[in-house]
Amino acid sequence: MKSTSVQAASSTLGQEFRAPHSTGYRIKLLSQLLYRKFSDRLDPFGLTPFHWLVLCCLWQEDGIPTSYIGEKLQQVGGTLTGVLDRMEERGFVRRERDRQDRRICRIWLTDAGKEFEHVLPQLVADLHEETWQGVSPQEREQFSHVLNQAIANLS
Amino acid sequence: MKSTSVQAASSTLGQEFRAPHSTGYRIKLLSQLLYRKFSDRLDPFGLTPFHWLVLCCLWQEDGIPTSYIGEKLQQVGGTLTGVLDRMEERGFVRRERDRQDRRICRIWLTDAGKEFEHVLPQLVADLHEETWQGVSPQEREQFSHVLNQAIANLS
DNA sequence: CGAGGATAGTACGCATACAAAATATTTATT
DNA sequence: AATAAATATTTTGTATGCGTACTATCCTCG
Repeated sequence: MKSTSVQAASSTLGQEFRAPHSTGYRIKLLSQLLYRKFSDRLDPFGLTPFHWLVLCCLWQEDGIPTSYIGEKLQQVGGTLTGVLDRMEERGFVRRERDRQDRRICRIWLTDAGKEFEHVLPQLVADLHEETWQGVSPQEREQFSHVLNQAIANLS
Repeated sequence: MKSTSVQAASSTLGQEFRAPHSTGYRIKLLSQLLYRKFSDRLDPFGLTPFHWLVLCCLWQEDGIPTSYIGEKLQQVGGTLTGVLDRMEERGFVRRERDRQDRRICRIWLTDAGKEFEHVLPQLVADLHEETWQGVSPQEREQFSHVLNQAIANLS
């Protein structure tokens, strides 16, 4: 009896954890869908979703080191190098070595980078509302809370 | 008065939508954290998180066309080509052109690919529990529901 | 002050991701 | 049946994303 039930369980173990119904897969999918939509809307500006994240950091505080951006966004250093390369090429930011500690690269917004703050927030707010339409404020709050718990569990 | 309040609003517009506090960013972050943890655990098997998704499709139904996998997982064709290339190189799947319609490439599990079904589900279940610890069944259900709503909104 | 360790950033290799173009094959149309 | 339209996959180019190794610089301790 025990053995039968174990065998039956083994053949179907974790069906609810398998793609495309698993929570993990659906989080990845939502992340991808957001990326696609956001990319489309940023494309006319020569920006990517990652650029938006970097700009958010710099609007809050300009001239911060690369490592501080990586810390804030929980992104690996190697990834940031490439992203900042392209942002610099396109004239959105400027790199400057710190005088005191020449290991540090400080990132500064250019005028073009500052200008985006007048345009992008509305665009992001629109996408946000599109994403969460039909979800009540209480549900959004609850969702946000669980999201934080999961992030804390894995960090 | 009106103009003052509009100006004040404009300078802080969408603060709650900005990284690293925005819901969108935190979804991307959770997706990344899951990817990192899952990668670590799959590495000893020579697998990636994407390989797990493909295997789930094939365990459910073997010998399906590439396009069908892409449809199930909502993944772009170009991405699948590379993923299947590497899975084939490592001997987890086999490609075979359909006899009736030679445009179609059917993907078949090898014995090695089938064997993983005895190992991976437990590993995934463990990661799942680690991720959602401290979240009640009701909260998980609610979260899952909102997740589906957002995916539907963007699909 | 000089060797060793720590830190910030970059370089490299591999694996997604996606859009657009190219290729091969089948189906529909005339 | 010849041509056009549609479909399945691959190819190409750009952009993440991560781990490891490397370089430059700073700090520490003897």
